Amino acid sequence: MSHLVKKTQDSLKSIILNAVKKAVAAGTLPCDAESSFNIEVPADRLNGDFSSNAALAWARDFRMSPKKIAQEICANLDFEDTYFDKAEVAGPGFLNFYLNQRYYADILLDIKEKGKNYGRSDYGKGEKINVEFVSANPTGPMHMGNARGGALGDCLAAVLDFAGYDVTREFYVNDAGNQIDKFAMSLDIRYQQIYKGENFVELPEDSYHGEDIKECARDFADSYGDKYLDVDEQERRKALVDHVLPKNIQAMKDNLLKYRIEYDKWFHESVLYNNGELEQTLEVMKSKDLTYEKDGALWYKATEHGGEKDEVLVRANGNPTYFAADIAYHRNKLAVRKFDKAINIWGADHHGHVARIKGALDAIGVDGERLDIILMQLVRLTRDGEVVRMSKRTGKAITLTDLLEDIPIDAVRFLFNMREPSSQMEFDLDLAVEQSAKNPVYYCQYAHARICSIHKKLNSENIFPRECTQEELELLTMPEEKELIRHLSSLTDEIITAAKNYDPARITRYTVELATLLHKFYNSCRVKCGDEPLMQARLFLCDCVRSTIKNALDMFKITVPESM
RNA sequence: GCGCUUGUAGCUCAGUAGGAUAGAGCAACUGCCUUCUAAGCAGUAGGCCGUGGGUUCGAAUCCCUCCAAGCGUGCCA
Repeated sequence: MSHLVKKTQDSLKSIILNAVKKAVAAGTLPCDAESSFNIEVPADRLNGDFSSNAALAWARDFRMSPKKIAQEICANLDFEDTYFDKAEVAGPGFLNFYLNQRYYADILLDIKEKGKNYGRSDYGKGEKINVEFVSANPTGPMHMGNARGGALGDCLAAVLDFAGYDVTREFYVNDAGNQIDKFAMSLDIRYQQIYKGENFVELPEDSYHGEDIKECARDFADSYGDKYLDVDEQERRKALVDHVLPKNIQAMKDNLLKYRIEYDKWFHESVLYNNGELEQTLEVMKSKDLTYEKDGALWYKATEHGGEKDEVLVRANGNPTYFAADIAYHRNKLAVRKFDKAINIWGADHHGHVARIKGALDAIGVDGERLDIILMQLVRLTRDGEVVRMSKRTGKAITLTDLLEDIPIDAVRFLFNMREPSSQMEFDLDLAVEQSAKNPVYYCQYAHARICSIHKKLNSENIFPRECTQEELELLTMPEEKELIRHLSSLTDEIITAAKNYDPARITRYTVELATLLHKFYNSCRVKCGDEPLMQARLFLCDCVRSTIKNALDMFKITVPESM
């Protein structure tokens, strides 16, 4: 799936090199160029549609001033049968190139032909990527922090998919290990308190104190009454967990679905305990002499593999640590299920874990480079100018459900993808709700609705869009029209760059810019203008803008209303 | 203490694998609807790119110093 922009840029390189050859033959340049040079899109349109730093890059090779070199190249350019019609030397020696109208017409025809596939490419063809995100602890409800990770992960996966990768969206369910034991204990105590009073047993410091635990215990009691009070503690706790955990997991699925996130795979940590992979992983580590025993626990010699200190793998009480399970889990992703790449989205508070897990993977012979961790700064919520602490302890966490009830999902998904993950964002709840009508997402949706409105209006006057010829599309010569087309043309590259950099925020910014250009066009060029071919060409352009906005927002599962 | 991340307009952020005069949005101010949606457009104002040095034709961008903020440094996850 070649795309026009790339092809045009590549052709420009050979056009320049040919000019150099001609100049060398004519004796006006000393020798062929060696240093590499770039074709770029200048920030300022006054500097052309494409520019090249070739002359600057070759100043040393040629022992000539960049400006002189640029003039020589310029004089020898041959634009016969290309999309260019002129070039200029500017500034210290930049070569600026200007596209002809045929290029703009062909861009539009290309967009129209690709339709809803416009923006897709095969850049990542053949590569299997696993994107794991949210992976909230099933011991309680999801909170605001998970909202950012959810929007980020889902949209990153979408971007990778559009760029041609084979993407799997995955949720890691921590349904085993220590925290489940604590969860069971907390539930058990709350359950007993229902019948024996709050003072009967006290909740230890390191248990879950949230209100949600009480509700879960109450729910269990509603189903089974007090019949578990007298059974063996282990059996009672197992019954509690078996009852509550699936419900919690289902609640997370429901919530995420409301948030328009659908996973391909819910991977349960317990699987690693049951299928022997955790055990195997520990055996591999032992056999590679990566472990030792101390104080009754099994330790990993992390310090010998770039770590700051050694880490416990199996506690003295026999329970494996989260770290041990995590090694087994990533070994599963990369070595068992054979993903070429695994991307994890983690809260920045887990950053200390990054080097450890990669180092451990390297140590067991799985290339840690294949694991990419995106650290996302946690969202700091403020309300009435004060920071809202999200503590699970106090049970005051703002849940994902609360958030989705307050702020439209389109807005949340868009907003969380406006900034790079590494930015520490402050999120004023009141402002987010209050300003929702001014949210950039509405600005983009409005552009789409406006175009639909033009169509409706013209339809009511019995004017309908028709196919346009290349010649007709070449009538779009206003600066606002050309800007718009140029921006339309960059979607595919934008998606590829977003995929390369793991930065879906590029797409929201792209869409805002597209909306801006549409609004500018709308204010300076009337579609219904009395000139039939021009009107049809503008309708064609509008249609391309509409489908491009739709493709971009569809990709992020954000709705595109036809009227607002 | 050590480690990771971040410092760009009053606020929230861009700045594309050094490039041409550092850009948007919000907030403020001034204009534009008898003509396809004013949820829009045009304009004004606002900056020692945290500090100090270095690298080169050229640095917000790369290297080092320092300052500030957030987080981490559990037999928690």
